[in-house]
Amino acid sequence: MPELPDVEVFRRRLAATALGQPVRRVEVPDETMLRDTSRQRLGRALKGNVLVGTRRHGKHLLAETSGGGWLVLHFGMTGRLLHLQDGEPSPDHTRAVLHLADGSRVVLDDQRRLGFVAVVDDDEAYVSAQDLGEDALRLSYPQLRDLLRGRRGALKPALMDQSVIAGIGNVYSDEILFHARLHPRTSAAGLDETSLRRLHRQTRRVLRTAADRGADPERVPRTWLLPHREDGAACPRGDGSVRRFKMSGRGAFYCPLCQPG
DNA sequence: AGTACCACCTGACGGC
DNA sequence: TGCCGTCAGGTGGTAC
Repeated sequence: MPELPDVEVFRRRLAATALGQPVRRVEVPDETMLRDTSRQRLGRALKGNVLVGTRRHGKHLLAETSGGGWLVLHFGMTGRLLHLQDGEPSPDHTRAVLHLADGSRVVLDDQRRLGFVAVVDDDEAYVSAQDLGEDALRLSYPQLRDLLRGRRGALKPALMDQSVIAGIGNVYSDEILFHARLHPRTSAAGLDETSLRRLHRQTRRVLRTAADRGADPERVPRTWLLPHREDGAACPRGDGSVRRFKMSGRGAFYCPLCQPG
């Protein structure tokens, strides 16, 4: 689930509900969710402080605290960030909870525990250390063009490589390629300018639109691939049918008629 | 450099 | 009902 649009939804939720409020208490029932961070460090960074700002880089969500540190959240494959009112029950796989002064709380739920929580001193240093490429929504056309020209392999794995572009995962790489009418195996370096322009434009449009619709497969346009990710499903845009195949070990979906190659 | 495969972890689902 | 393989939207390591 959590690719750039999902994480952007979480960021907006965190910003809308938690900024400016003192954090009363922090719970992390499962310490293995903490990355390079002790419970004590997490508590020191948050308790009694307020979150003063949020930012997102790719699939990483960061929140600055009034103490000067940064809270980092990553959502793995099954993570989500919820805001619950006092009295609302926490979900089954709650991994971290920030109790806020108004009685509400921010909850990280993550069934498979592939996400993590961390505290770092500096956001820029963190992003650099993670070897993340430019965020997919801040990537200019010349940046995208130059990145892809320097690649040897196929387009889909290039889009998903977080050190090249940060934020695109398996589902949205398929969605972007569908709208850009490019086959997932298209050579990244071999694109002409028309295709590159289309790819850049569709990358921005798909990710922004998805985030604005809550990254909810039920709410994206019916003409998108996302609600039709099933081998043999009718292409939502033409006479073709959706095909599934394995690429870099994961299921890739595309329409052979819309995306020749 | 790119790719294939495995591991991490937990669960859902289908076949027998 | 139980067992087994397969699959799942992320990432990181290893081996070609």
